[in-house]
Amino acid sequence: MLVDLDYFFAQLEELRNPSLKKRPLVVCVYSGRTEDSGAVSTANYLAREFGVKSGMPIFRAKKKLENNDAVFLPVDYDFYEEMCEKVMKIFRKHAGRFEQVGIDEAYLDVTDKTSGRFEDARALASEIKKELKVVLRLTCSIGIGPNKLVAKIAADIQKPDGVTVVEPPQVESFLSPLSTEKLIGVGVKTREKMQALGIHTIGDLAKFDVQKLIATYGKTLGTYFHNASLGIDDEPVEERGEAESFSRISTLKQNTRDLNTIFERVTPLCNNIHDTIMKEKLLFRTIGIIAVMDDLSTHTRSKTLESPSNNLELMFNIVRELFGKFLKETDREVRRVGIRVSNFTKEEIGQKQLTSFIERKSDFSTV
DNA sequence: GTATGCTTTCGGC
DNA sequence: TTACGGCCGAAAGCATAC
Repeated sequence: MLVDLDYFFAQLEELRNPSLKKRPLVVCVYSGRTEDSGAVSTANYLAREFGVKSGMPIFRAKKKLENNDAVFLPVDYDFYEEMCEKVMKIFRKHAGRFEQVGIDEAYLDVTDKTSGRFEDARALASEIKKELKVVLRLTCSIGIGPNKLVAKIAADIQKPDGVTVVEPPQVESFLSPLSTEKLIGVGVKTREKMQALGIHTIGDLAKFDVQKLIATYGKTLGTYFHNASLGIDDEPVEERGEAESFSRISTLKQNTRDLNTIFERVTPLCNNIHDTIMKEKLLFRTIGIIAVMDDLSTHTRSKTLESPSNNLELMFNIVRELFGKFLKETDREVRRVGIRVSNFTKEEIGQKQLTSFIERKSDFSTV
């Protein structure tokens, strides 16, 4: 079962200010560059009727909603995260196994709880929706299927406040008319490439020769597409562990190629990410930069250290070095800058000895 | 040839 | 000048180790 909160951020804004329910509502990430620069995060269904979508530039959403009494609000992640925790607590207790995906979705393995009966799963879905409604005054949409892949696609069918059940005998007829884009891993680029091969629907994909698929997309992706088109998926519902990376990105007041200007902007990002890794007691081994250019193309560069570190000065030095090198490789101006750290180890007792052992070893090998 | 590590890009939310 | 966010995980593509 996949449970998906409806238009989550906008619904939460409606929750704390119910008068917004009657008006088109757009929750935005303002970049701070100009009055209205930034992108739409989520919009309520009234706003969507006017063609407002996630990811759209704010000015475009404003144009579409002109003279319609619309409300534009900035995102308030602290509030959303707080509510997310409450929501997930409710979902989790109804699941045998539980897997949160992002801030507004979760997979619930309810096979054991329902003895594998889909009608019991449907009843459980109603219960979950009811509890969410009564306790938190929120709605969600639920997809039920024999595996995560089918459940995820099913959840998308009836929105908002819907339940869609796809039982094994219906899987093929359910999937085959749908666009390949419904499959995770098929975005605009892959869809276009598939269309060139005459593949438009998931049914087309299912009929397509596996070997040709593998020749085009490689073994991993090719077999994945083939299986997915048939509704075959045996990915377990698994509790997500700790984050594997942290990144921070920010938009410059104006485009630039000046290293000092960039570094100034990136310094607070380093500080912020450093706070996070200290709080989590982590050591990073890989550190990278992100540059979004004036043409909105994204470039990244990274460096992996010999031994794990949590040193802020070291972060600054590497970030500066990477941006310096990167600027020499491009003629474009930079619009947004960011950093990313990954490859973590837990800072713990015993770690010190291991680190110094590695240092000794590398000292030895360089002699 | 297979496993593993590193860098970069892609795509979802 | 004035027309686009801020995250995250997964996978491709390449290099190297064994």
